[in-house]
Amino acid sequence: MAESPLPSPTPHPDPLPSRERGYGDHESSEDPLHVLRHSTAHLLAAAVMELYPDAKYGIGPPVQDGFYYDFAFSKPISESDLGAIESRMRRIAQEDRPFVKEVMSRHQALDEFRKRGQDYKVELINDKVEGDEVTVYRTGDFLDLCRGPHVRSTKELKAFKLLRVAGAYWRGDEKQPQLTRIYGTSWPSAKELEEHLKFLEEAEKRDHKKLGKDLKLFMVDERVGPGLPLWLPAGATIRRELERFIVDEELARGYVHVRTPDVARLDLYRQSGHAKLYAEYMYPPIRFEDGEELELRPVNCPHHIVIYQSELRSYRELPLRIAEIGNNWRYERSGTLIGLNRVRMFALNDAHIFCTPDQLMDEVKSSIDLALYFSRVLGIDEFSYRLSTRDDAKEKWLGTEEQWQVAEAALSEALESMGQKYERGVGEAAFYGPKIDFQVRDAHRREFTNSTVQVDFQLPERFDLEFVAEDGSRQRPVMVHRGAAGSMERLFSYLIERYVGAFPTWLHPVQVVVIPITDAERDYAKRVVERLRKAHLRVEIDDRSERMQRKIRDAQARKVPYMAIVGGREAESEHVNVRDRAGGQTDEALEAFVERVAEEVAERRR
RNA sequence: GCCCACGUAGCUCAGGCGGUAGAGCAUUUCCUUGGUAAGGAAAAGGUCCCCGGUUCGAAUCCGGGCGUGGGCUCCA
Repeated sequence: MAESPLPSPTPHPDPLPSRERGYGDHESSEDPLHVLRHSTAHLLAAAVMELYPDAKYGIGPPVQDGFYYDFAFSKPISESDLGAIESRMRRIAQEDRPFVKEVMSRHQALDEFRKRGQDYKVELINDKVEGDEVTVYRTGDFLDLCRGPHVRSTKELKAFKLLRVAGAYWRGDEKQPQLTRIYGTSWPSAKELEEHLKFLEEAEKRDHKKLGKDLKLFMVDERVGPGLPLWLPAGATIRRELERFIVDEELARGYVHVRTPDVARLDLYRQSGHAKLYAEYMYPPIRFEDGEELELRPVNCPHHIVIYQSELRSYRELPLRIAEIGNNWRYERSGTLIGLNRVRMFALNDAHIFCTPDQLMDEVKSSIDLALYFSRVLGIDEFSYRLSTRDDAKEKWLGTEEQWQVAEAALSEALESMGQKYERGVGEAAFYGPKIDFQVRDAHRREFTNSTVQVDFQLPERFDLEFVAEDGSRQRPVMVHRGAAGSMERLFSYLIERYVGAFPTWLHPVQVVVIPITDAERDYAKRVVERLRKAHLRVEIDDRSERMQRKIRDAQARKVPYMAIVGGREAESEHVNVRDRAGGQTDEALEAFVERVAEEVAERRR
């Protein structure tokens, strides 16, 4: 298979630590924007402490586009309280209070924070601060454990806004008390603040949930259930095109495609390890009176393994690439569901490559190459790589240290040899092995994994996989799990936002709307429709008794790529007057138009 | 699952400090046949998310659910 030239992904603008960190973990950044936002967080805490003297404060770092601060309030607060807090912040900002750095002894600092009843700060000093010196910052009466740096004075904080409140567990731990997090945004100037608020508004309009409803792409209904979207005809059309494209490309690259059931006996997942290590996401098994236990599959791998084992495999057959767009059922916690990005059943563009250890590197590389090819054709031009590795929690992972190292080396080497840059995600691995994740962002700049490539030595062992080697001996294959285009749901969600509903012609649910100007052109319009259909294009006729302007407006709202407008002149000359969704207008012979659109579709131009 | 907000017609949203609701768009019918982003008229459309409580009376107040959105934890 051809290794196409690899484009480097465009890095995300201003990448920030993806995970919130406690004092001591988070970098004390010199970045002026971070300093500004961090200082605004202190300002927020100062205002909160004036208004709610018995509140306890946790941590307050800068984050993407802004900052937050966590508090424990004696009485819960809500978004309606933010106005008052913000006014108090402005007042303090006006007062021109300096940010004063002080270094205290450990003992002195503990004493200070104890005196103020700030238990969380005391805990942080005890757990996180090493040595005997503790750096604190004072802003008027407000005292915070902090490395800084900060702006000189509160007066430099001019363009900020509190956005929302949310619950957040202390130190990111579900077992710890939940604090009230206040999010805000802060910028050097009012103009930038304005622009950012504008961006948030725009993001709202691009949101796939909104467009999905407006363009009738998909829906959710509580009678069906949360996290279980229904693909409407328009959305299903796009999905069908995507699936055809994906499957055809995989077949061309030496994959075989299979179809396997959405359920299997629970024992299969006992053997794979999912029943134990993945239990929290699995639906309760369906139990029958005769003792049968069927499980909705959370992953496809065991089914594909069964197919692998349906014959004695020779080294000559390897690599064997078994692919399927298979449904995966995962009972995600209700609070985590997000539109199409996080659902309870999704269809994964999945494949399992069974190969010899020698073939591993090539298979990893070609998996990456395939993901890049899909990205290029589909227009996924903003993503970053994450090499997801295990952490030290022994009970979470299968296999030996050494196997993990080999697998990880294969992945990082593959990336490096392809000249790709990546970040590390410690603790983000699958339980059976490390993976390369392709991270994309949604309209609100939230990061999601779409494509993924994983190396696995565990499942081959658990299922005792083998192949017959050249010398006749039985050997163990390695597995590569890969989702090249990711899940259909996430992919779709990404594409909706990427194109703001104006999908490339090959994907668009309706490629051409034929608009007769008066009833006199109806017959000709119908012939135009037939001609376009014959070229396998998706066509509609708009012969409502409405004015042409109205029909154009409606087609435009649906972001239909082409409007073929036919009046007397066109009917006379076998022409169509074509208006595209960008507003361009041309007059052309019907045949020329058919040919040109068919070609655009065939080439999957965007 | 936890925190905050929200849930009124198919959609977007008004209204309502307790006396059973309204607009625009969409839908249906009629009129209109108009050359590049909304022609006109009429009609129809609502257990005001659900269940309980308070009350002479609840869409409105209270309690409990469910769902959606944004966070947290977690992840394709």
